[in-house]
Amino acid sequence: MPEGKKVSMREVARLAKVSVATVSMVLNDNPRISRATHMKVQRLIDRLGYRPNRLAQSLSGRYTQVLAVMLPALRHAFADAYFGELISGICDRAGKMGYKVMLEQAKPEFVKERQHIEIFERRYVDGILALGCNDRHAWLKDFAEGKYPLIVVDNYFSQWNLDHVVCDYRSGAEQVMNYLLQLGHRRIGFVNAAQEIRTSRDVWDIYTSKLKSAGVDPQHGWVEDGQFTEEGGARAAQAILERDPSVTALFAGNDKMALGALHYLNVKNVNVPGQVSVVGFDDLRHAGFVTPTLTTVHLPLYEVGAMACERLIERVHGRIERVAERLPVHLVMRESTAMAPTVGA
Amino acid sequence: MPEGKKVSMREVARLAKVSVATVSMVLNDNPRISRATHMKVQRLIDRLGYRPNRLAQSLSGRYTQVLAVMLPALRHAFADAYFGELISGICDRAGKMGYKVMLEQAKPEFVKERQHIEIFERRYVDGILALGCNDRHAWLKDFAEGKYPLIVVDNYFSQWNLDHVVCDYRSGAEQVMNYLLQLGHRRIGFVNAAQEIRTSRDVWDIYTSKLKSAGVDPQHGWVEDGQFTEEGGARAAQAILERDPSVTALFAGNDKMALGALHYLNVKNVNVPGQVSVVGFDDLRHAGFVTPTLTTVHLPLYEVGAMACERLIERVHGRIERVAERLPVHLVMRESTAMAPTVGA
DNA sequence: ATCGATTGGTAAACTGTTTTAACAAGCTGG
DNA sequence: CCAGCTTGTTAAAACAGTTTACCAATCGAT
Repeated sequence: MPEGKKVSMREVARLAKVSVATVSMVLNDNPRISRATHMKVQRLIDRLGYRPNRLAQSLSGRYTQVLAVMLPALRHAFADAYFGELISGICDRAGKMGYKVMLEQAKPEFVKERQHIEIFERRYVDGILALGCNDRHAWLKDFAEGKYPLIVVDNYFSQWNLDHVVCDYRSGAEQVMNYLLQLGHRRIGFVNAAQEIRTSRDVWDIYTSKLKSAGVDPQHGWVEDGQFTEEGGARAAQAILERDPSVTALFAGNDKMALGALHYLNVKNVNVPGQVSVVGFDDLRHAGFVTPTLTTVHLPLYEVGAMACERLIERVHGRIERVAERLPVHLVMRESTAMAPTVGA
Repeated sequence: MPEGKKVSMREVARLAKVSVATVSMVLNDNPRISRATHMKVQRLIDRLGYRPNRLAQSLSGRYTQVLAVMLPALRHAFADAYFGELISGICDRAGKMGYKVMLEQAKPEFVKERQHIEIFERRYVDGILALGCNDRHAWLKDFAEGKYPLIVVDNYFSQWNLDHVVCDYRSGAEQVMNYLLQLGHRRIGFVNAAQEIRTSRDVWDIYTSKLKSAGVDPQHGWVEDGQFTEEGGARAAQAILERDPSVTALFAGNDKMALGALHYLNVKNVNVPGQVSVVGFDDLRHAGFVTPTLTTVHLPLYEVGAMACERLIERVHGRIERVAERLPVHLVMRESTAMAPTVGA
């Protein structure tokens, strides 16, 4: 069936005794083609196993049918379940909508060479999904004018006018704080994440305001940066508890830091949740497979990725309205949290 | 500096008062162009901010400068640190060599529609890196003839003649078994992974033969499938220990299953490594952040990905010899292993 | 002075599509 | 009976480069 040499549209046209324009129109289901001709050509296409060259298609057409996923320049960025969930959602949705997905990393030289613009100018892609971005990523402002479509995934910016699809971090933080306060915790530590990320600042914000509205004066010493990593989370837990051993709960900005904290407490023989409760943020797959299992906020990352992808494709095809979606999150109560130990017990 | 409208090669040629052929040759550093002309044209290119359209370049040239990474059709396939490490290595190396990376998933419909061939015929990519493949992936045999370049990453096949870059799983398994035997373990359980993966069979093979050469008769009940997941690992550990409570060590085919097993043992208050030692395989990032930290085999997955990528590009550019690389691995001793408890103690 | 080689450059063909304007044939209405 | 409208098809232009064959000018050697 499939011919030895690759067959082109000209070849199909020649054998079908029609023009290439006709073959092209058959391929694109143009209604100007008669039923009979359509059938004849289609049959030949199937028999020859003809597949249109998409380089030529994109060259003459308006779209490349390719999207870029831009990841931060962290070493081993892909080996991260957080990004993995987002990318899963993106790829699945893109595939369903006939799009291909290309991977890029926003390394310093990438941005310096203005490759984030170049991939549009050279027609590699139709749009960008920006993952893991923060306030220091100044290259994002090149997309504020809207010349090239870009959607910020799971973060947002007030300084630049950018499309975004994001989880409702504020609501998640509220749920955590309400829950901890309800369990009687008052001296709550906070393992902070990068301050240049807007959603992280939102969470800190809620942490502080919720404490205050519960009549607690948030101590400086209760907060420590954990750099988003297990190591950082462990160190932060140590720092907080050494500064104030009376802290009864730790709220971490993401699961990895929470797991690091958990590990540190286990090593130090601090009972979780008996002496200290721990809460994470993300609900990574293995948060349910540590001891004790981790109470955390479930983020619909797969859905965030999928929706961002869909909105981006809409933008590519002419959507005018800004994209600004916020997806609901919910607290998952597991074993790492319990009533605060009674004072003096 | 950058013009409002996009500038083409013709435009550059017109302004430089040379032919497009000359501009093309300047761009490709063709030595037929004189120093003076080269300078003149290059300066204009820089001033205009001209960037060649790579669709046109690929259309007339031989290469697309794009590689596909083919992932298995697991739900949330990307949210896996194992694949993440491989992809990190691939992307970094591809970027350095001027290649872009495209993501694909080998879902049933993808293969049924022969899209794995179509991405070549339609000129989406120059080559494929196949991750997470197994004996049931019959589509791989379409690449045995070598018409389109494909490299199997971290697995290999004897039934099909395919290029591959793989970790030395046999050596890793030997190191584990030697170590466990040396610690005095004899009743060693094995949390198996998919039997359709050649490297997994290799590990099982070594497990059995090493036991035998130590004079131990491998019991049927000591082996249980863990499906590569935490849940599966936990269930497998339970099954093995319920069948034979005298087992003193568990060897898992990957870290996720080992962590599942560890979790199960923690929950059951079985002391690790006091009563049961646990060994994994992969050395994922967070294997060092569980309690106790996991003894495991470190696989150079980042390097495997990078090397596979490099070899694939060589193949694309005409390399004739088969690719069959095997990278060394080593045991990382942490806290989850110890001397076997003395009998009757 | 003339032949042959070398150097630097160009016109034109080629890659494989989409799209537009034009056009022939058939049909309808006045 | 013919102007005007559909309907179906096509030639040709456009997309934006690379590559090849050829050509003019210069140079060295006889």
